[in-house]
Amino acid sequence: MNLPFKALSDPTRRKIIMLLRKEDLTAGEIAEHFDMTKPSISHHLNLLKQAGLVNDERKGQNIYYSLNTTVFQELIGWFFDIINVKEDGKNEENN
Amino acid sequence: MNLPFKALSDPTRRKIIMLLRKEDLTAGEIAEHFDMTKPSISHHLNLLKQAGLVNDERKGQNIYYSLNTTVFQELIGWFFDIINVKEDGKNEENN
DNA sequence: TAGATAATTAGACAATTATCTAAATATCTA
DNA sequence: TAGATATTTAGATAATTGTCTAATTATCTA
Repeated sequence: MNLPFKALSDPTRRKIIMLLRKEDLTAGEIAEHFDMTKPSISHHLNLLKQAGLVNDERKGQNIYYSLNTTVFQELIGWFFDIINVKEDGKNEENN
Repeated sequence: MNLPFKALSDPTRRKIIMLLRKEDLTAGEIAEHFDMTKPSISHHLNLLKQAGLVNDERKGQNIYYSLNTTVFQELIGWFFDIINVKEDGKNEENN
């Protein structure tokens, strides 16, 4: 759970996640929303991917990014564990 | 929401949160669980406090730390926003 | 009030991170 | 195959962060 938390600690990366809520986007489309170079955005996308928060898929010249909700659900489980609200069939795991 | 995410990005601070899940603890009791100096733990506790994740209360010579679940619930809301919008399936025509 | 205990604050330093420019890779199309 | 477009990779640098030691603050008690 370290990489997801690290990935979420940056405002740019959280904004990228918000952009991907509604629709999958290419790296270029994502970069258009920021006052930052494309290599910087690419770096953030890579960290999000390593954390398992997004998937990428090449389609011709474009690489489409999409949310991978699996890790988000694990994170929600972590938070529920903190506030002692029990989820159905979820095991406890730290860290 | 920036400070809470920043605070949660460090493993030591997440472990502190886990310790406080079961009972309130003094700064010294928390420090005993780590191979790290007390000033370092104090620093982490300060960041957790600034993020609103913990409260502190002095009782004599001790300062007791406890979880403040309010911000945790806000964080859960943030995650649900992501999952819900995503799974309302606006863009199932992927690829 | 002096000494002991609990905890924080201050300041320094090394490691990590975010950002940039330049170069490289992958793909499409004429 | 050449040139254009989309994106990543490499390398450098400045800012941020985590940790330490030393000093300070707050409290208790004899």
